[in-house]
Amino acid sequence: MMQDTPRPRRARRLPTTEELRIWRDFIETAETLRSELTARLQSESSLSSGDYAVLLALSEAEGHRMRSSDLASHIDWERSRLSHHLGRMERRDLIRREECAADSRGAEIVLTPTGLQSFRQATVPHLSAVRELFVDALTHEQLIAAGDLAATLRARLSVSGRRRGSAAQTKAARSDDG
Amino acid sequence: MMQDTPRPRRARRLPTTEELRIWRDFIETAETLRSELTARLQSESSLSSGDYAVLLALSEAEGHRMRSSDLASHIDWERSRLSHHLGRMERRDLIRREECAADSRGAEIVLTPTGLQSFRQATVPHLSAVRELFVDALTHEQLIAAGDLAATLRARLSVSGRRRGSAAQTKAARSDDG
DNA sequence: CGCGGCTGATTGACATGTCAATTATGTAGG
DNA sequence: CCTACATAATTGACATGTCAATCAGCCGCG
Repeated sequence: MMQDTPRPRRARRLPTTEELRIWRDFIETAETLRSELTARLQSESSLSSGDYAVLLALSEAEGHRMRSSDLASHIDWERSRLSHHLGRMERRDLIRREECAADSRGAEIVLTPTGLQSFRQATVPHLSAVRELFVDALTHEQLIAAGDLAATLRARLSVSGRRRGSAAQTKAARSDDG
Repeated sequence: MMQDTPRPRRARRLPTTEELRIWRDFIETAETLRSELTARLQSESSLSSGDYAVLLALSEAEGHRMRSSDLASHIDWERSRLSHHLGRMERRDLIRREECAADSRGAEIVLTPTGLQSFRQATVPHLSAVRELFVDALTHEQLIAAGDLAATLRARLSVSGRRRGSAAQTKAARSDDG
Protein backbone atom coordinates (compact mmCIF):
# COMPACT_ATOMS: atom_id res chain seq x y z
CA MET A 1 0.00 0.00 0.00
CA MET A 2 2.97 2.27 0.45
CA GLN A 3 5.38 2.30 -2.43
CA ASP A 4 3.97 4.14 -5.35
CA THR A 5 6.75 3.21 -7.72
CA PRO A 6 10.09 1.94 -6.53
CA ARG A 7 12.68 3.43 -8.77
CA PRO A 8 13.23 5.81 -11.61
CA ARG A 9 11.01 8.30 -9.99
CA ARG A 10 12.90 11.27 -11.19
CA ALA A 11 12.45 11.50 -14.92
CA ARG A 12 9.45 11.04 -17.15
CA ARG A 13 9.83 7.33 -17.61
CA LEU A 14 7.35 5.58 -19.82
CA PRO A 15 5.14 2.71 -18.72
CA THR A 16 6.77 -0.70 -18.53
CA THR A 17 5.65 -3.55 -20.70
CA GLU A 18 3.70 -5.02 -17.84
CA GLU A 19 2.02 -1.73 -17.05
CA LEU A 20 1.05 -1.35 -20.66
CA ARG A 21 -0.33 -4.85 -20.75
CA ILE A 22 -2.57 -4.08 -17.81
CA TRP A 23 -3.60 -0.81 -19.37
CA ARG A 24 -4.59 -2.49 -22.60
CA ASP A 25 -6.41 -5.29 -20.84
CA PHE A 26 -8.29 -2.81 -18.74
CA ILE A 27 -9.37 -0.43 -21.43
CA GLU A 28 -10.17 -3.11 -23.96
CA THR A 29 -12.17 -5.12 -21.49
CA ALA A 30 -14.21 -2.10 -20.57
CA GLU A 31 -14.77 -1.44 -24.24
CA THR A 32 -15.79 -5.03 -24.92
CA LEU A 33 -18.15 -4.94 -21.97
CA ARG A 34 -19.72 -1.77 -23.22
CA SER A 35 -20.15 -3.12 -26.70
CA GLU A 36 -21.61 -6.41 -25.53
CA LEU A 37 -24.15 -4.64 -23.35
CA THR A 38 -25.00 -2.32 -26.20
CA ALA A 39 -25.48 -5.21 -28.60
CA ARG A 40 -27.79 -7.02 -26.18
CA LEU A 41 -29.83 -3.93 -25.54
CA GLN A 42 -30.13 -3.40 -29.26
CA SER A 43 -31.21 -6.92 -30.06
CA GLU A 44 -33.67 -7.15 -27.19
CA SER A 45 -35.18 -3.69 -27.35
CA SER A 46 -34.10 -1.97 -30.54
CA LEU A 47 -32.61 0.70 -28.32
CA SER A 48 -29.04 1.91 -28.35
CA SER A 49 -27.33 2.73 -25.09
CA GLY A 50 -27.72 6.37 -26.02
CA ASP A 51 -31.44 5.90 -26.39
CA TYR A 52 -31.49 4.15 -23.04
CA ALA A 53 -29.66 6.97 -21.30
CA VAL A 54 -32.07 9.55 -22.65
CA LEU A 55 -35.14 7.49 -21.89
CA LEU A 56 -33.93 6.73 -18.37
CA ALA A 57 -33.42 10.39 -17.62
CA LEU A 58 -36.79 11.36 -19.02
CA SER A 59 -38.60 8.54 -17.29
CA GLU A 60 -37.31 9.82 -13.98
CA ALA A 61 -38.06 13.45 -14.71
CA GLU A 62 -41.11 15.29 -13.48
CA GLY A 63 -43.84 14.95 -16.04
CA HIS A 64 -41.55 12.88 -18.18
CA ARG A 65 -40.17 16.07 -19.63
CA MET A 66 -36.96 18.01 -19.37
CA ARG A 67 -35.21 21.01 -20.84
CA SER A 68 -32.74 19.93 -23.48
CA SER A 69 -29.91 21.62 -21.68
CA ASP A 70 -30.67 20.02 -18.36
CA LEU A 71 -30.92 16.67 -20.03
CA ALA A 72 -27.55 17.15 -21.64
CA SER A 73 -25.82 17.99 -18.41
CA HIS A 74 -27.70 15.28 -16.54
CA ILE A 75 -26.39 12.55 -18.78
CA ASP A 76 -23.15 14.43 -19.41
CA TRP A 77 -23.40 14.72 -23.16
CA GLU A 78 -22.34 17.51 -25.42
CA ARG A 79 -25.30 19.50 -26.53
CA SER A 80 -24.81 18.94 -30.19
CA ARG A 81 -24.56 15.23 -29.63
CA LEU A 82 -27.83 15.31 -27.77
CA SER A 83 -29.45 17.42 -30.44
CA HIS A 84 -28.51 14.99 -33.19
CA HIS A 85 -29.58 12.06 -31.10
CA LEU A 86 -32.91 13.60 -30.22
CA GLY A 87 -33.54 14.14 -33.90
CA ARG A 88 -33.11 10.44 -34.48
CA MET A 89 -35.24 9.53 -31.48
CA GLU A 90 -37.95 11.91 -32.56
CA ARG A 91 -38.13 10.25 -35.95
CA ARG A 92 -38.77 6.97 -34.17
CA ASP A 93 -41.40 8.58 -31.98
CA LEU A 94 -39.52 7.88 -28.76
CA ILE A 95 -39.52 11.53 -27.70
CA ARG A 96 -41.09 14.77 -28.83
CA ARG A 97 -39.81 18.32 -28.76
CA GLU A 98 -42.05 21.04 -27.45
CA GLU A 99 -41.58 24.77 -27.15
CA CYS A 100 -40.63 26.00 -23.75
CA ALA A 101 -42.98 28.53 -22.23
CA ALA A 102 -40.44 30.08 -19.87
CA ASP A 103 -37.69 30.60 -22.42
CA SER A 104 -38.61 30.64 -26.05
CA ARG A 105 -35.10 29.75 -27.10
CA GLY A 106 -35.42 26.51 -25.24
CA ALA A 107 -36.98 23.20 -26.03
CA GLU A 108 -38.61 20.75 -23.74
CA ILE A 109 -38.04 17.13 -24.47
CA VAL A 110 -41.02 14.97 -23.72
CA LEU A 111 -41.17 11.22 -23.39
CA THR A 112 -43.82 9.74 -25.66
CA PRO A 113 -45.95 6.74 -24.69
CA THR A 114 -44.00 4.74 -27.23
CA GLY A 115 -40.75 5.87 -25.66
CA LEU A 116 -41.91 5.00 -22.18
CA GLN A 117 -43.05 1.60 -23.27
CA SER A 118 -39.78 0.86 -25.05
CA PHE A 119 -37.86 1.92 -22.00
CA ARG A 120 -39.94 -0.23 -19.67
CA GLN A 121 -39.48 -3.24 -21.87
CA ALA A 122 -35.76 -2.67 -22.02
CA THR A 123 -35.11 -2.15 -18.34
CA VAL A 124 -35.22 -5.63 -16.86
CA PRO A 125 -33.24 -7.37 -19.60
CA HIS A 126 -30.67 -4.63 -19.52
CA LEU A 127 -30.21 -4.71 -15.77
CA SER A 128 -30.04 -8.48 -15.92
CA ALA A 129 -27.25 -8.21 -18.41
CA VAL A 130 -25.38 -5.79 -16.18
CA ARG A 131 -25.75 -8.24 -13.35
CA GLU A 132 -24.66 -11.18 -15.41
CA LEU A 133 -21.66 -9.61 -17.09
CA PHE A 134 -20.45 -7.35 -14.32
CA VAL A 135 -21.94 -7.68 -10.87
CA ASP A 136 -22.14 -11.45 -10.75
CA ALA A 137 -18.83 -11.91 -12.51
CA LEU A 138 -17.03 -10.26 -9.62
CA THR A 139 -16.49 -11.14 -6.00
CA HIS A 140 -17.58 -8.60 -3.46
CA GLU A 141 -13.98 -7.52 -3.04
CA GLN A 142 -13.56 -7.09 -6.76
CA LEU A 143 -16.70 -5.04 -6.95
CA ILE A 144 -15.39 -2.75 -4.24
CA ALA A 145 -12.07 -2.58 -6.03
CA ALA A 146 -13.85 -1.58 -9.22
CA GLY A 147 -15.56 1.28 -7.45
CA ASP A 148 -12.30 2.31 -5.88
CA LEU A 149 -10.50 2.27 -9.21
CA ALA A 150 -13.19 4.32 -10.84
CA ALA A 151 -13.06 6.92 -8.10
CA THR A 152 -9.29 7.13 -8.20
CA LEU A 153 -9.09 7.44 -11.95
CA ARG A 154 -11.89 9.93 -12.06
CA ALA A 155 -10.13 12.07 -9.50
CA ARG A 156 -7.03 12.11 -11.65
CA LEU A 157 -9.01 12.92 -14.73
CA SER A 158 -10.77 15.79 -13.04
CA VAL A 159 -7.56 17.55 -12.09
CA SER A 160 -5.49 16.93 -15.21
CA GLY A 161 -8.20 16.59 -17.77
CA ARG A 162 -9.16 20.22 -17.62
CA ARG A 163 -8.68 20.88 -21.28
CA ARG A 164 -11.70 20.39 -23.42
CA GLY A 165 -15.15 20.59 -21.87
CA SER A 166 -15.47 16.85 -22.19
CA ALA A 167 -16.57 14.70 -19.33
CA ALA A 168 -14.51 14.06 -16.22
CA GLN A 169 -16.82 15.52 -13.66
CA THR A 170 -15.69 15.34 -10.08
CA LYS A 171 -18.79 13.49 -9.12
CA ALA A 172 -20.10 10.49 -10.91
CA ALA A 173 -21.74 11.90 -13.98
CA ARG A 174 -24.22 9.31 -15.09
CA SER A 175 -24.47 8.84 -18.77
CA ASP A 176 -25.72 5.70 -20.33
CA ASP A 177 -26.63 2.44 -18.73
CA GLY A 178 -28.32 2.52 -15.47
CA MET B 1 -19.16 -4.23 4.21
CA MET B 2 -20.05 -7.88 4.29
CA GLN B 3 -23.51 -8.54 3.04
CA ASP B 4 -23.52 -8.88 -0.69
CA THR B 5 -27.24 -8.76 -0.90
CA PRO B 6 -29.04 -10.14 2.07
CA ARG B 7 -32.03 -11.77 0.62
CA PRO B 8 -33.61 -12.72 -2.65
CA ARG B 9 -30.68 -14.85 -3.64
CA ARG B 10 -32.74 -17.45 -5.35
CA ALA B 11 -34.32 -15.75 -8.30
CA ARG B 12 -32.92 -13.50 -10.97
CA ARG B 13 -32.65 -10.45 -8.78
CA LEU B 14 -31.57 -7.22 -10.37
CA PRO B 15 -28.53 -5.22 -9.28
CA THR B 16 -28.91 -3.13 -6.17
CA THR B 17 -28.63 0.63 -6.26
CA GLU B 18 -25.11 0.42 -4.94
CA GLU B 19 -24.09 -2.18 -7.48
CA LEU B 20 -25.50 -0.05 -10.23
CA ARG B 21 -23.65 2.98 -8.94
CA ILE B 22 -20.38 1.09 -9.11
CA TRP B 23 -21.22 -0.20 -12.55
CA ARG B 24 -21.93 3.27 -13.86
CA ASP B 25 -18.84 4.72 -12.24
CA PHE B 26 -16.73 1.98 -13.68
CA ILE B 27 -17.97 2.06 -17.23
CA GLU B 28 -18.19 5.81 -17.44
CA THR B 29 -14.74 6.29 -16.02
CA ALA B 30 -13.29 3.91 -18.55
CA GLU B 31 -15.13 5.76 -21.27
CA THR B 32 -13.91 9.13 -20.05
CA LEU B 33 -10.38 7.82 -19.85
CA ARG B 34 -10.58 6.54 -23.38
CA SER B 35 -11.95 9.77 -24.70
CA GLU B 36 -9.39 11.89 -22.88
CA LEU B 37 -6.53 9.80 -24.25
CA THR B 38 -8.03 9.98 -27.70
CA ALA B 39 -8.40 13.73 -27.51
CA ARG B 40 -4.78 14.19 -26.40
CA LEU B 41 -3.51 11.93 -29.12
CA GLN B 42 -5.52 13.86 -31.63
CA SER B 43 -4.37 17.27 -30.53
CA GLU B 44 -0.73 16.29 -30.23
CA SER B 45 -0.41 14.11 -33.30
CA SER B 46 -3.48 14.51 -35.46
CA LEU B 47 -3.94 10.79 -35.06
CA SER B 48 -7.03 9.03 -33.78
CA SER B 49 -6.66 6.03 -31.54
CA GLY B 50 -7.68 3.93 -34.50
CA ASP B 51 -4.85 5.40 -36.54
CA TYR B 52 -2.51 4.69 -33.68
CA ALA B 53 -3.55 1.05 -33.42
CA VAL B 54 -3.00 0.51 -37.12
CA LEU B 55 0.31 2.34 -37.20
CA LEU B 56 1.56 0.49 -34.13
CA ALA B 57 0.80 -2.87 -35.70
CA LEU B 58 2.42 -1.92 -38.99
CA SER B 59 5.46 -0.40 -37.34
CA GLU B 60 6.10 -3.71 -35.60
CA ALA B 61 5.48 -5.81 -38.69
CA GLU B 62 8.20 -7.21 -40.91
CA GLY B 63 8.92 -4.74 -43.64
CA HIS B 64 6.30 -2.43 -42.19
CA ARG B 65 3.70 -4.29 -44.16
CA MET B 66 0.92 -6.69 -43.38
CA ARG B 67 -1.96 -8.47 -45.03
CA SER B 68 -5.19 -6.66 -44.38
CA SER B 69 -6.73 -9.73 -42.84
CA ASP B 70 -3.85 -10.35 -40.49
CA LEU B 71 -3.91 -6.74 -39.46
CA ALA B 72 -7.61 -6.94 -38.70
CA SER B 73 -7.26 -9.96 -36.48
CA HIS B 74 -4.10 -8.58 -34.86
CA ILE B 75 -5.86 -5.48 -33.64
CA ASP B 76 -9.17 -7.31 -33.28
CA TRP B 77 -11.23 -5.18 -35.64
CA GLU B 78 -13.99 -6.17 -37.96
CA ARG B 79 -12.77 -6.28 -41.51
CA SER B 80 -15.15 -3.73 -42.83
CA ARG B 81 -14.19 -1.34 -40.09
CA LEU B 82 -10.56 -1.75 -41.02
CA SER B 83 -11.30 -1.33 -44.68
CA HIS B 84 -13.11 1.95 -44.13
CA HIS B 85 -10.40 3.16 -41.81
CA LEU B 86 -7.62 2.25 -44.20
CA GLY B 87 -9.39 4.24 -46.88
CA ARG B 88 -9.25 7.30 -44.67
CA MET B 89 -5.65 6.67 -43.71
CA GLU B 90 -4.67 6.18 -47.31
CA ARG B 91 -6.14 9.54 -48.21
CA ARG B 92 -3.89 11.08 -45.60
CA ASP B 93 -0.89 9.20 -46.92
CA LEU B 94 -0.35 7.29 -43.66
CA ILE B 95 -0.53 3.91 -45.34
CA ARG B 96 -0.64 2.53 -48.85
CA ARG B 97 -2.40 -0.51 -50.28
CA GLU B 98 -0.45 -2.80 -52.56
CA GLU B 99 -1.46 -5.90 -54.43
CA CYS B 100 -0.49 -9.13 -52.84
CA ALA B 101 1.69 -11.36 -54.95
CA ALA B 102 0.74 -14.59 -53.21
CA ASP B 103 -3.00 -14.08 -53.33
CA SER B 104 -4.39 -11.64 -55.81
CA ARG B 105 -7.57 -11.20 -53.84
CA GLY B 106 -5.55 -9.88 -51.00
CA ALA B 107 -4.10 -6.50 -50.21
CA GLU B 108 -0.94 -5.68 -48.41
CA ILE B 109 -1.03 -2.66 -46.22
CA VAL B 110 2.22 -0.75 -46.18
CA LEU B 111 3.35 1.89 -43.77
CA THR B 112 4.42 5.03 -45.60
CA PRO B 113 7.30 7.23 -44.44
CA THR B 114 4.74 9.83 -43.47
CA GLY B 115 2.87 7.23 -41.45
CA LEU B 116 5.98 6.05 -39.70
CA GLN B 117 6.99 9.57 -38.83
CA SER B 118 3.55 10.41 -37.48
CA PHE B 119 3.57 7.29 -35.39
CA ARG B 120 7.03 7.99 -33.98
CA GLN B 121 6.04 11.48 -33.04
CA ALA B 122 2.91 10.24 -31.36
CA THR B 123 4.42 7.45 -29.31
CA VAL B 124 6.11 9.20 -26.43
CA PRO B 125 3.38 11.73 -25.72
CA HIS B 126 0.79 8.98 -25.90
CA LEU B 127 2.61 6.66 -23.55
CA SER B 128 3.23 9.56 -21.21
CA ALA B 129 -0.46 10.23 -21.14
CA VAL B 130 -1.17 6.60 -20.34
CA ARG B 131 1.31 6.82 -17.53
CA GLU B 132 -0.09 10.06 -16.21
CA LEU B 133 -3.78 9.18 -16.37
CA PHE B 134 -3.63 5.52 -15.53
CA VAL B 135 -0.39 4.01 -14.31
CA ASP B 136 0.68 6.86 -12.05
CA ALA B 137 -2.82 7.51 -10.83
CA LEU B 138 -2.94 4.08 -9.23
CA THR B 139 -1.06 2.43 -6.41
CA HIS B 140 0.68 -0.80 -7.20
CA GLU B 141 -2.16 -2.69 -5.55
CA GLN B 142 -4.74 -0.85 -7.60
CA LEU B 143 -2.84 -1.58 -10.77
CA ILE B 144 -2.83 -5.27 -9.93
CA ALA B 145 -6.51 -5.06 -9.09
CA ALA B 146 -7.17 -3.47 -12.48
CA GLY B 147 -5.45 -6.34 -14.23
CA ASP B 148 -7.34 -8.82 -12.13
CA LEU B 149 -10.66 -7.17 -12.87
CA ALA B 150 -9.95 -7.13 -16.57
CA ALA B 151 -9.07 -10.80 -16.58
CA THR B 152 -12.14 -11.75 -14.58
CA LEU B 153 -14.53 -9.75 -16.69
CA ARG B 154 -12.96 -10.96 -19.89
CA ALA B 155 -13.36 -14.54 -18.77
CA ARG B 156 -17.04 -13.96 -18.19
CA LEU B 157 -17.44 -12.24 -21.52
CA SER B 158 -15.74 -15.05 -23.33
CA VAL B 159 -18.12 -17.70 -22.05
CA SER B 160 -21.38 -15.80 -22.21
CA GLY B 161 -20.64 -13.37 -24.96
CA ARG B 162 -20.65 -16.00 -27.65
CA ARG B 163 -23.25 -14.31 -29.76
CA ARG B 164 -21.98 -11.94 -32.35
CA GLY B 165 -18.43 -12.25 -33.65
CA SER B 166 -17.47 -9.14 -31.75
CA ALA B 167 -14.50 -9.04 -29.45
CA ALA B 168 -14.27 -10.94 -26.20
CA GLN B 169 -11.25 -13.02 -27.00
CA THR B 170 -10.05 -15.33 -24.31
CA LYS B 171 -6.65 -13.80 -24.39
CA ALA B 172 -5.97 -10.12 -24.37
CA ALA B 173 -6.73 -8.96 -27.87
CA ARG B 174 -4.81 -5.76 -28.32
CA SER B 175 -6.61 -3.09 -30.18
CA ASP B 176 -5.81 0.54 -29.81
CA ASP B 177 -3.45 2.22 -27.41
CA GLY B 178 -0.33 0.51 -26.66
C1' DC C 1 -12.13 -28.16 -67.23
C1' DG C 2 -16.02 -26.19 -64.46
C1' DC C 3 -19.22 -25.95 -60.76
C1' DG C 4 -19.79 -24.69 -55.93
C1' DG C 5 -18.40 -23.03 -51.91
C1' DC C 6 -14.99 -20.50 -49.01
C1' DT C 7 -12.20 -16.56 -48.28
C1' DG C 8 -10.27 -11.60 -48.78
C1' DA C 9 -11.62 -7.34 -49.18
C1' DT C 10 -14.54 -3.55 -50.43
C1' DT C 11 -18.87 -1.08 -50.65
C1' DG C 12 -23.27 1.22 -49.42
C1' DA C 13 -26.56 2.54 -46.18
C1' DC C 14 -27.01 4.23 -42.11
C1' DA C 15 -26.14 5.15 -36.74
C1' DT C 16 -23.35 7.68 -33.90
C1' DG C 17 -19.74 11.43 -32.40
C1' DT C 18 -17.07 15.70 -32.62
C1' DC C 19 -16.18 20.35 -33.83
C1' DA C 20 -17.13 24.73 -35.61
C1' DA C 21 -20.55 27.69 -37.21
C1' DT C 22 -25.17 29.61 -37.15
C1' DT C 23 -29.78 31.13 -35.49
C1' DA C 24 -32.56 33.11 -32.27
C1' DT C 25 -33.47 34.74 -27.83
C1' DG C 26 -32.30 36.54 -23.25
C1' DT C 27 -30.00 40.18 -20.42
C1' DA C 28 -27.00 43.92 -18.83
C1' DG C 29 -25.39 48.72 -19.33
C1' DG C 30 -25.31 53.13 -21.34
C1' DC D 1 -34.36 51.82 -26.63
C1' DC D 2 -30.22 49.65 -28.36
C1' DT D 3 -25.86 47.62 -28.70
C1' DA D 4 -22.89 43.93 -26.87
C1' DC D 5 -22.51 39.82 -25.10
C1' DA D 6 -24.14 35.36 -23.11
C1' DT D 7 -27.14 31.39 -23.65
C1' DA D 8 -30.22 27.52 -25.94
C1' DA D 9 -30.35 24.77 -29.43
C1' DT D 10 -29.67 23.34 -34.09
C1' DT D 11 -27.05 22.59 -38.22
C1' DG D 12 -23.46 21.05 -41.52
C1' DA D 13 -19.35 18.77 -42.49
C1' DC D 14 -17.05 15.12 -41.61
C1' DA D 15 -14.82 10.97 -38.72
C1' DT D 16 -15.91 6.65 -37.06
C1' DG D 17 -18.71 2.06 -36.47
C1' DT D 18 -21.88 -1.68 -37.68
C1' DC D 19 -24.32 -4.68 -40.68
C1' DA D 20 -25.49 -6.82 -44.86
C1' DA D 21 -24.47 -7.29 -49.57
C1' DT D 22 -21.28 -7.66 -53.20
C1' DC D 23 -17.26 -8.81 -56.04
C1' DA D 24 -13.42 -11.36 -57.18
C1' DG D 25 -10.03 -14.86 -56.78
C1' DC D 26 -8.84 -19.35 -54.28
C1' DC D 27 -9.61 -24.51 -53.95
C1' DG D 28 -11.52 -29.15 -53.99
C1' DC D 29 -13.88 -32.40 -56.47
C1' DG D 30 -16.28 -34.88 -60.32
